[in-house]
Amino acid sequence: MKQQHFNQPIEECDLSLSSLFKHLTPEEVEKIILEKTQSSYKKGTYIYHEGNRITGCYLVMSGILKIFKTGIDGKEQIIRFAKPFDIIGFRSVLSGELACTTAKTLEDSTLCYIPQESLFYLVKNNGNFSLELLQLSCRELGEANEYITDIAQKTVRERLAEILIHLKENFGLDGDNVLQISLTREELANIVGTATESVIRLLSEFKSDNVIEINGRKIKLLNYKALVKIANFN
Amino acid sequence: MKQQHFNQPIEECDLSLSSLFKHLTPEEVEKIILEKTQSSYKKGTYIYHEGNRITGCYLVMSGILKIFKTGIDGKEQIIRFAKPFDIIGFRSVLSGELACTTAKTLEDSTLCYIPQESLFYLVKNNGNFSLELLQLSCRELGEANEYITDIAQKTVRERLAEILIHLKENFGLDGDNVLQISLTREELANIVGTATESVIRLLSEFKSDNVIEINGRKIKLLNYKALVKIANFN
DNA sequence: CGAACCCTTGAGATCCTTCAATCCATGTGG
DNA sequence: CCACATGGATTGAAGGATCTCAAGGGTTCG
Repeated sequence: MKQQHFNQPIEECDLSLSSLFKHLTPEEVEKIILEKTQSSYKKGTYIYHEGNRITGCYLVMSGILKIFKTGIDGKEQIIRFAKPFDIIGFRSVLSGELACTTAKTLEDSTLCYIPQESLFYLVKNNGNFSLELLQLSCRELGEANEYITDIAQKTVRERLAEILIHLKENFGLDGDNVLQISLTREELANIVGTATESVIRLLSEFKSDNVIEINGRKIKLLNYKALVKIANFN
Repeated sequence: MKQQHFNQPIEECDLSLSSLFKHLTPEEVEKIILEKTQSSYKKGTYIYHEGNRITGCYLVMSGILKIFKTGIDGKEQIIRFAKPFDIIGFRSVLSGELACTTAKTLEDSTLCYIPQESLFYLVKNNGNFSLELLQLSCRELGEANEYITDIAQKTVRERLAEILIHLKENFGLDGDNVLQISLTREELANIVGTATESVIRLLSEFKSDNVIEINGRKIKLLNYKALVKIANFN
């Protein structure tokens, strides 16, 4: 399992680290470097809000963000997370729609703002770039379809186990098998699509069954096989 | 409300009717016309299967298809429908992944097969086309996010009302306010993400409340306002 | 040392599913 | 033409998963 370190501040926004931007020509890189703006944000900062028009997208250089929609009674539904070298906000920019989600930092983060003009320029002039971006959005669409099916058909218990697996795959474990992302119970509930209390009860069950160990927000995976079994992949 | 007629067979595959293909240059149109293949399919035909590799995408010329994933115990989760001038299968082609859904005709349909080479050619060489396609997939992504939030947070009752509204918006009503798409109770359940019996019970409730009228698979909308209220848009 | 925030637990309510039985329309083979 | 099979629609009853509400405990931080 490869270790992942997200929190080192990155001095210069190195576009070649992003699988999306690494196909740019040197001239394009030059152009984008001039047009982008890199900024740091404290944990808990909103980057953009659902319903607002956004004027560009962001490349995550360090930190983690949650991307969510606000549903009934203000309850958040977390759609996905963004980690270094993920790009956020491009959906709304490209579709020309208002932001359909809100983005908020879960840790201190550094983002590289890319104005929409730059993005459109690349899409129109670099076939490889637009293909890459198209592939990215198509993959995200595939994941969204998966998510829909899971939420519609699986029990809360199964979904919670599945989310823990996803979190492991996306953010990794530290040397002690502890998930490298720290979420509140409420946030876990807002991914799974359930009540906070249900998450708490299910986590305790997993704990009694020796599948996980809990220490505050640290979740240690004790029995990955069991977790996979609970998740009931078909 | 504009009337929609889907069932007229179309003699020649006219690409200009599709918002996606209308931006092609005359040379590109010529090229695609040569490379595409138009075919008709009986109701109930599978166009492609989840898990298979597909070699091109399809432009719907006439008919309606359901696009679904197969979840737990083979239960279908309908992700969306496709109607004339919708394009299906492009997600898997572009992302290079296996099909993540199955496509099946709900009526006799005519489809225009466009091989992946043609699609890639257009994406790489026509910036407007790739932008248009990018916008399409971004819009679909937005809809998927919406769907996720709804399924995660709304009750079955609310979702069923919402689906009826969606069906009205996408397929229209006939002169007698009857939904222009005919679905089994099970299919309705597979959109909403619930049990068939629940759909039946809720439809009868809507009927007792004079919100709809039911005649077999014909669903007549009697009180649209009430339906919107039940759907509980926030 | 409050205040704010998060976590936990219990109890009751409720929504929804599951299972089982029946009905009905349609189609098919004898 | 009848008997039967098939697939969908319907209804009832029972059980279970999950939510809501309420209360209490712990931690952090100004």
